[in-house]
Amino acid sequence: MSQDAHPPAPARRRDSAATRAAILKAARETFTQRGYDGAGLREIANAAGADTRLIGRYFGSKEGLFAEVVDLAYEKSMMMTPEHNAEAARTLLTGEGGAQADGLLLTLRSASNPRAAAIMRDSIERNYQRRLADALPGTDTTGRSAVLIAICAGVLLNRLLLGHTALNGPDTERLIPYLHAALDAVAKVPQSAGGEK
Amino acid sequence: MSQDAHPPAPARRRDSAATRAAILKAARETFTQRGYDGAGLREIANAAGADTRLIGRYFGSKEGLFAEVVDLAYEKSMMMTPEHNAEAARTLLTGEGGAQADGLLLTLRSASNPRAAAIMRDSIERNYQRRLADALPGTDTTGRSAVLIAICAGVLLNRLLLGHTALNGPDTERLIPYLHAALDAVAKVPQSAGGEK
DNA sequence: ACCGTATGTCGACAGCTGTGGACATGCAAG
DNA sequence: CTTGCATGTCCACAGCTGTCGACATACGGT
Repeated sequence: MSQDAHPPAPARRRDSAATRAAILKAARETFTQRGYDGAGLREIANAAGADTRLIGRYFGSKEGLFAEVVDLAYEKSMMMTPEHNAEAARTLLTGEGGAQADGLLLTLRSASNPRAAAIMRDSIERNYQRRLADALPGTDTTGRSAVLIAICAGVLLNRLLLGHTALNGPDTERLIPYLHAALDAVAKVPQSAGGEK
Repeated sequence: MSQDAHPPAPARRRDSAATRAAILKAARETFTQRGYDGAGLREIANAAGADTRLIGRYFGSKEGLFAEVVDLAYEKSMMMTPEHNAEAARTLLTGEGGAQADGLLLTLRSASNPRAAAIMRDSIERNYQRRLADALPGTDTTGRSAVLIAICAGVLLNRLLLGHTALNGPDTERLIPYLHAALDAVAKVPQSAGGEK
């Protein structure tokens, strides 16, 4: 790492930390938009105003860069606890996919690559899912949080990636109660242990 | 293996219909396994025992071949009506992803490509979703079927593509009731119109 | 038996990919 | 100033991709 002196910090024209951050930001945007395979290192470097070779220098490889991006993208993600499910359902069906959905969007577009999938699985289980499981009531919060994440990912996939017509019309709001109920069915503690009619 | 014409049937060594079918089968398997971008035409042709150039001859382009594969893959897909949701939840969480899930699997691995996504959206809305919407009770079956498809796609994504640990253990069966309830929440007609208890 | 044509085969093209080596440059320390 | 190293830049490599033109062959109708 760079040994930036604590007191002075004289705005150097050659700032490795700044270029590293610029690359990371550009990589996050490009990966989220094009997916792991679809994003080229030259495209990322160009968007960051940096040289392609610097990516290899600072992040080792494309996978290394991707891993850092994934961890970053899942820092702030939507919660699907009973008290947040109304908002989550609305965001999933009508939201533009801001920072709360960036992680899932990145995952959807990169899931086809096995290496990228392994990286994302690790990050999700280590960060996002753990956070969600801790906020969930009841038992088996780990498994239920996985199902909740899956549902959200599926909705985003159909709406934003596939552009499903039924999920992109101006009256998509009418589906919010259904999705809300589906999320609650997993997030809330079961009312009756066995089953229902 | 060669299809005979009605009267004579001279087992021709050069059978365009047979090679076309072989290419289509190999393409379906390869696309389902590697996704649209990940599957190469040379790989498909090699798996079919045919020459790469024949793909261009019979299907025009990679997109043309993919379109036929997608229509084929969505011919037989799982249903998520109230009476089938128990089986659907079990298949989604523990099944190996047979013919019932081939379409969704193909979609998940190819969704990152915008052109492929458009082809799949068209096929889904025209075949799968229409069939599911017709089988659903209640109102707004189109929108609800879209949500159901999204949920299933999300579960398959997390379990098979990402290899989510919580969805791949030997005791994944314990999550079936939760997923079943989530599917029912969308597939069944709402018990109370406005709200819930 | 012959020939037209459908069928299959070979090679080539331009374009892209991730990665690496070799070189130029600016900044800071002595 | 000079010197050393971190930082940035350029070019090249091998490998892959989808598409296409030109050629060889075998089959079906005559």
